[in-house]
Amino acid sequence: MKKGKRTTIYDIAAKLGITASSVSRALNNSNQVNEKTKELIMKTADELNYKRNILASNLRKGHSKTIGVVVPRINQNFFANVIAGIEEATYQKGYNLIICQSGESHDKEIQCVNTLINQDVDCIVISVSADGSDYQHLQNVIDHGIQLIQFDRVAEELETLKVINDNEQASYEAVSHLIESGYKRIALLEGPQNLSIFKQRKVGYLRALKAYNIGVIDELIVENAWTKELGAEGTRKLLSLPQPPDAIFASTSDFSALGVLEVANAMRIKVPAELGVCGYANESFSEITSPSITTIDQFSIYMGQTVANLYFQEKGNTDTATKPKIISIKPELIIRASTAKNGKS
Amino acid sequence: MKKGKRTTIYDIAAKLGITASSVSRALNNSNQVNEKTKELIMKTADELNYKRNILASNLRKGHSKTIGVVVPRINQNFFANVIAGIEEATYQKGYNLIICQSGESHDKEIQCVNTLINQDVDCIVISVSADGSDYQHLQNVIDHGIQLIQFDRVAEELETLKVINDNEQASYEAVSHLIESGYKRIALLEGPQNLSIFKQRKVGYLRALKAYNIGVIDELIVENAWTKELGAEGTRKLLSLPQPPDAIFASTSDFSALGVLEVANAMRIKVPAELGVCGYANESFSEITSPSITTIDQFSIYMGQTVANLYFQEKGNTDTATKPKIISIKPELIIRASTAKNGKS
DNA sequence: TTTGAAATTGCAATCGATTGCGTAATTTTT
DNA sequence: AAAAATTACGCAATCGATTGCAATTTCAAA
Repeated sequence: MKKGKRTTIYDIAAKLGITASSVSRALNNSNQVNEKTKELIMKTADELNYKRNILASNLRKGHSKTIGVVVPRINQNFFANVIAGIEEATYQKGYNLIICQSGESHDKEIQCVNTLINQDVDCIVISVSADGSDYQHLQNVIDHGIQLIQFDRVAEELETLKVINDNEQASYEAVSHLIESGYKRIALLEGPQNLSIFKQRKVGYLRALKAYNIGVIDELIVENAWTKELGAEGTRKLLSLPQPPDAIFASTSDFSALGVLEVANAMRIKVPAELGVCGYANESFSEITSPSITTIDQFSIYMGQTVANLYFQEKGNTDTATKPKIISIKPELIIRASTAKNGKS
Repeated sequence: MKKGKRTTIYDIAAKLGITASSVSRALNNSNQVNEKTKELIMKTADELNYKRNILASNLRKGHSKTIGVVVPRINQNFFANVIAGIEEATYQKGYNLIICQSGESHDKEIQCVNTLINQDVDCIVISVSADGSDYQHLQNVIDHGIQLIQFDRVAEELETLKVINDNEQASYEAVSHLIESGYKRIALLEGPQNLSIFKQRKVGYLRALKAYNIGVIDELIVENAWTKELGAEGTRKLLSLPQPPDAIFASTSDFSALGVLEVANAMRIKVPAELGVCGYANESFSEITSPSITTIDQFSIYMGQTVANLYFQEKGNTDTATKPKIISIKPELIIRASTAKNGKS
């Protein structure tokens, strides 16, 4: 077999003087075929370098053993980790992954989802992009009878399986930690509020302030500061205030926290003595900055595995109640140097 | 359409009292069908929320419009970037990506490749794992008439399309830079020599020493130091030598260089004054360590795009000569603080 | 009005594997 | 050894879309 057509079950059947049915059954290890014949078939299949045509198989079977994944960016630590986790768990079960990136564009996200529907994937796993709050395309997935699992950035109003982080609680703990470390005027760098994860983090921030009887100061809350650059910009404004904050919670990401660090450094403001900094996501770099950044670990790989397992688990379920299951993973506060106001950590 | 079957071209045909042939043609925008009918078909297709079944289509057409990618780890910056680049370029052309990770295991790599062959992918893009030097599985890909493109970590003996970095030259320039910066005893942390990329980097190192008339000192060359931990371990040994090096080229990765930095720090050896450090790969963290790390940028996203474009370009080619094309991308030395011996950068 | 070419549409086979149903072959049971 | 029960295998339809070829319709030129 060089350039020629690939071998099919018919080729094997012809060579052995039997039917394709038997070959198919043998290849699927059906017990409806004689052991001897089965062995013979296996052997010739091997000789002919036969490889099953999955397209045909899936078409007939009505499923694709393929899971589609849509994320804003593949090359972002958190998402890459989640995908790695999903891949690991699904590969063992013989499933394949089709990966798409929306690039934070709602339009491309819609395109991706439609492509995946076309591909006849058995399940679509998605973390929605930041712009857009119309989720017709996701409803469409459900209407097509395709399992939909949202993770991290989810459209809350949609009743689907979800795997999320307890953002509010994590945020609450982070801010509590800042307060208990002795910081008094704590600023918040927040992300786009149409994403629930950012909304929840803000709620956690507010809840912590309340719990410690600290008033909310509007000018310490900076909107839309979710990249390193925007974080830096927000920090410059904050630190130029008549009464600047003595801590900044970059609730959007460690990148944003990195921006904070750079600005503080440029302004010769000492972290953590004069300014406490807390990030989010435990990016690999956060432990090697100086000072290292206190942050929140989201167990991203585990999250991916959880998504995969959730799918397999629900797959077995006979449509009993179709209760939208939500799995919440508790993130962990990682305390490092950037919040050690009094030298203690 | 709720739980029911998905709509097919037959449903559309039935509703319109025509044949599936016409529907198919209309959907493929063939000029063999009347404009009016075409419009009508399009409209009803839309109304019925029709989505083409790609499996059936591909089965018939004999290709899958799918590209398989095998990398050691998805969640490693370099690979995530390459994949992002491939995705970007292929998505536009309506191709899908199936991603697998070998986890640096030769066995799993073989499995992955076979799965992809089964999946009937049109092309397999691979960066081989570190262990194993048997490439029968790759030959198998070729024998199945599937386009094979290797990138970065390639099996040189296999005549396939390749997209690589000019590792030797980059390495040569890095070491030259160290020498010109005033460092005299330059150590090398090298990676598994069965991977050509690491071999080439070593050659570049040796060539630079020779060019500047510096003798090779065997004890300054540390084998298999390609993780942060192994890099640190190697560094400890190097720095405990009677005559320790005054610079270390961590040719394997920035992670390894990070290990160097940490050990130097722990031993209170000043970088870059007493020890120059150069990494490889321009990981995002390399610019925010202190000091920031001189490293080599591999243009990973661009590399991915190049792989994709190479595929599309070759696809058109009628089997003229089947010359194995090799595209070499020139990496760029990024000079930062960790090699500024005399304060100059 | 007739004729011929061009434009549309239908028919039926095909891509490769799977599977329900029926029949033939084999084994087991009396 | 005959009847009953398995077991093994073949037949043919099916999954949904595509496409070469044939048939029909349309339209303009003669």
